[in-house]
Amino acid sequence: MASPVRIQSDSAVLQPPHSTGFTESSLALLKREDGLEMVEHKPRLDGSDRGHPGLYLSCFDMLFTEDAAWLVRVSDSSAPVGVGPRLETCQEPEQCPVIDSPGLGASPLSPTLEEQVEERSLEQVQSLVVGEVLKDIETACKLLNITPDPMEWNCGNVQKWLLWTEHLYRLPQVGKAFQDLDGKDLCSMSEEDFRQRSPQCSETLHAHLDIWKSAAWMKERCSGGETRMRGIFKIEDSAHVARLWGLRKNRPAMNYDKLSRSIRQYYKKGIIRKPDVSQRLVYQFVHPV
DNA sequence: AAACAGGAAAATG
DNA sequence: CATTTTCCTGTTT
Repeated sequence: MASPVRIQSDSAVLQPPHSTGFTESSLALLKREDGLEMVEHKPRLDGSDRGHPGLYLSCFDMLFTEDAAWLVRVSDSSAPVGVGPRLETCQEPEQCPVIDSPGLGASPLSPTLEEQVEERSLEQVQSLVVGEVLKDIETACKLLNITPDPMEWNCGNVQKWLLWTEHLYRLPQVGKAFQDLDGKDLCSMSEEDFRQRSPQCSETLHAHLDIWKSAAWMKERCSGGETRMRGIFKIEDSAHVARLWGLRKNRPAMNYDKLSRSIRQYYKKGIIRKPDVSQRLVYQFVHPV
């Protein structure tokens, strides 16, 4: 039997948008890789679908669980060789446009082209950079045995961090100037305060502390809220998906043309969009800000 | 030839 | 009433 939908993300957890029939579950449920189970879910309801054969048991099950709490997990190993992660990960940062923070000085090249490329790549670059930064911080923390949040540091931790940063960026050693400060003190210091203690590398140190502070802030925000997800998915068999969709909505005349029109209706509402690199039959759930 | 994009209007709950 | 389906015209892949 064919596989109607292929999920391209590694995992997804999402609340169904209220009163929206077309939830991620509605699609996710439809896909299963040939030999391997790709989608599993934990239904909280009574299954009245015992008669169906294995493959679409879960599908039909999910078809009637719209309002129930649900969870979709897709195992990593089942990611298709073809498309998959390439859609979400930019492996060639060299190719991305340079995005300088405050110090601009950008050259006035062809604006339209540059804007286009920039817009398309901004998101990827952003997540790439954030990911790298978080990774670096994590390794540093492991190595130094300190917490990622500077606010929690004691004086010893502060010294460790200073030493590490100095080493990493070949700065002169200024640890003594910050000897009796703990993390809280350090975080409350302005750049001017830094300069007073250490004229040489105050800028760099303060900037790096800022990065750590933002990372900790971000981490708290993200983990406190709902988990991030993308749910990029590809409809493998449009006719089949449409048939199932019609089945679920009691609309025997449903076809992909009409189903896709419904999907397009969600563009406006910011629920679904086409991925950055548009591909036929590939859609993407908009990750909540 | 199929997928895509939306406008418009009917149907649906 | 908002949402979804139906039907449509035209464009893109």
